[in-house]
Amino acid sequence: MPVSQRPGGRSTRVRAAVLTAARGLLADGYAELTVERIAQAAGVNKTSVYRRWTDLEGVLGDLLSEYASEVVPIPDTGDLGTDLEELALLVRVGMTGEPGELITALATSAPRNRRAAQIVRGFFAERFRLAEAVVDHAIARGELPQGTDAGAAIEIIGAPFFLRLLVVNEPIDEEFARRAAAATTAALHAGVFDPK
Amino acid sequence: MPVSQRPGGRSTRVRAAVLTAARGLLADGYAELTVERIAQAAGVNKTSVYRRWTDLEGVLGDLLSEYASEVVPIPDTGDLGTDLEELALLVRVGMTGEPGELITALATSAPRNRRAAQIVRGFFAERFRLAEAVVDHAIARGELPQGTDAGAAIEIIGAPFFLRLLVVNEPIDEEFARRAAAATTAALHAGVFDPK
DNA sequence: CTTAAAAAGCAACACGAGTTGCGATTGGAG
DNA sequence: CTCCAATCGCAACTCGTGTTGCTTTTTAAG
Repeated sequence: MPVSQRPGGRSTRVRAAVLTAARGLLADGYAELTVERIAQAAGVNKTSVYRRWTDLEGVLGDLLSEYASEVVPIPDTGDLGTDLEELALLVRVGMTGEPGELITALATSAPRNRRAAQIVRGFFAERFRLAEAVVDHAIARGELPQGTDAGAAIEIIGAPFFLRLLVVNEPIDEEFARRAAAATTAALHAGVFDPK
Repeated sequence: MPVSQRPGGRSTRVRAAVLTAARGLLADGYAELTVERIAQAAGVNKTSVYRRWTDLEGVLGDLLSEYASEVVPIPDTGDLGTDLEELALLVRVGMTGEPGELITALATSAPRNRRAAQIVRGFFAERFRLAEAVVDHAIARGELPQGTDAGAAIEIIGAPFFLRLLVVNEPIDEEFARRAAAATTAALHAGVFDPK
């Protein structure tokens, strides 16, 4: 993936135009989202899009990787419950609005598109891995036993968001996020994720 | 939806042939699943499928409603933890293999297809509602306080399955199901779903 | 057994996604 | 400034999904 050397070059311009156009179209429902429409909105020929990105999913993947490069702050307040609550609230923000649409678009085309599946899995594998730090910190503080399954815990706290986003179409509000966090905290303290 | 009066009539035969063909194709990856293929496998003209079901999603909806009509036993052992664990194990079976493929297919076309969205939501709204009985029984036994949010609790126990099915592509084994149940039980006993 | 309505088959068509070949533009090296 | 390679635009084409008009078959009532 050769990133263009000159920021003002045509290639760079085309690339930026396509991505911002895609971003814009994604805002008003992605059922409308198609390669041809994006190209048109970007003032670019569809062949250029197909040649550079292969797929609609390729374009979406590039959009997602912009989010991936954003540094997400991992809460570290010194208390597991507080950390998980803040984490859940951050996840909420990251899955509402535009990024939510993007995730939905990619996740729903994942089963039909190998690359889309890789992109989504890779993205969340990384995010989940980072989030495990919250649990690891609690272990380091002695709040949780050594060998606690951080990955499993993070899976439990994250899952409800996907359910609401992809299946049930109900709003993901702060109360919902707090409840997911509280449930996970309770489970961790009850020893559900202790080493066996 | 006029259900044919004669079980051996042609309409009934066509309907059955299409549904079993769809079921068969669904087994070996639903990326291959298309109306034309189903019609061919059923020995039926594709127009018949389009006229009767409108959509591929319509066919899948009919398949799903067969599952919906199956009576699922709601565990009632007298202990919340045990009930939730058995519930989770039942959910596991219901989301692995063929029904899992079916749910995936419908859920991933939901954002692009209004009917698919309704079908999926309706199906799970009903399932979730039934599952709430487990929590309600615990309330009746005095194991949980009056006003405990059964719906929210069921959402938490169910969510991890969707995450694995639709996003992460890891196996949904019994240990996973038991952990989801244990986490929810712990959260319920810790008062996470108590009335505020 | 006759008959009219309903549903299925068949073939042709419309439509949009994605592909390909070729000429035109652009960007950077010499 | 010149030139080569990369990339883009353009237009034509393929291919599969879904639609439509019409004919044939089936079904159930009289």
